[in-house]
Amino acid sequence: MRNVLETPEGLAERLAHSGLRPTEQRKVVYGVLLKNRNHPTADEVFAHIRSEMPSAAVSMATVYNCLETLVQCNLVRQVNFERGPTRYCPNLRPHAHFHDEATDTIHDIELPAGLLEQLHSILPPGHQANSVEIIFRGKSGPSS
Amino acid sequence: MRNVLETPEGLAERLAHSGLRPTEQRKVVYGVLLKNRNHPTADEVFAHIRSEMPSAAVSMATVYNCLETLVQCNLVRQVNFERGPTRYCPNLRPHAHFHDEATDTIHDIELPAGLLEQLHSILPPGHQANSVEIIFRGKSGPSS
DNA sequence: AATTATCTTGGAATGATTCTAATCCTCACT
DNA sequence: AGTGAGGATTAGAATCATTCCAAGATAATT
Repeated sequence: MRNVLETPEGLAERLAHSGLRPTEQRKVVYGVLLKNRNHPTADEVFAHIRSEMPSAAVSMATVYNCLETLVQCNLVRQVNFERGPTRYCPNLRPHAHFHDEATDTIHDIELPAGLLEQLHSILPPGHQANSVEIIFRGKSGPSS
Repeated sequence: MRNVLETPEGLAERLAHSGLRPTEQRKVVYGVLLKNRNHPTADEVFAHIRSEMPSAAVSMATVYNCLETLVQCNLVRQVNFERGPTRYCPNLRPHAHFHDEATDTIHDIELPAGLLEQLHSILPPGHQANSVEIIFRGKSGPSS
């Protein structure tokens, strides 16, 4: 079941909520992320727009700006692996990431109920975490 | 109980094992990491050497080279937060990191027995992870 | 001592991202 | 329709961490 926010429609509403405009560029960038769920980099989003919808004129600077805006509006999360380029992910539900080193691809791992709570519980007294990030590294078989 | 490798003595042995020399610079850099367990960046290691041991002539390029070498020899781990500069950590035992956003400091969180195994067990079939990284973000109280 | 391999180094190059300052839209109000 | 204000987009410069490079220093081996 996909979150209601993860739709092109949610975008305008969410932007308006921050006093921002649902411009063509923002729609295009968000659309690419929704359709293309392999955690693309800014570069990849840019290339994707260039090749698949050459009519849409979007500059690199704008791709960065739009992605930043989407992150601010909590429509998109950014994920970093090592010092590689930042990747963008429209899956807002808590999840872990699996980085397949063989193919250099990333995909989401759903978390069983209670896992996050359990993780928080390992923190020593006085620690107040507002987010946890879990990254697996390895190889995922052909069955994936 | 500190791992036997986490000593200046372990360095020469471990380097020799890879056919590398225990140079002055490598000893200095490793020494800084051992004494300075707050996950310093390359820049911070460099500054530390400059101020605390001005006699040791070590260039920035060499700091990077030495850190890289130590990582290759499994004497040191590198840790990244967002896209900030890479940080270095001589704690080789599995542990999580807590990033205190108020003070922008990082510290290690020990993992209870079995947690890593449990985390691996949430992976869908066909996934073979060879490492897991856990990063908490938040603030740690004064008691820390 | 000569040869060879390893190390260190300053500075140039790289790559992702951010900044800047100019231009472009869009909308409300005349 | 015309104007003005603020938001949005853009090309290109600037930044920052890191890597690369080519040269010189150091140490080990012959």
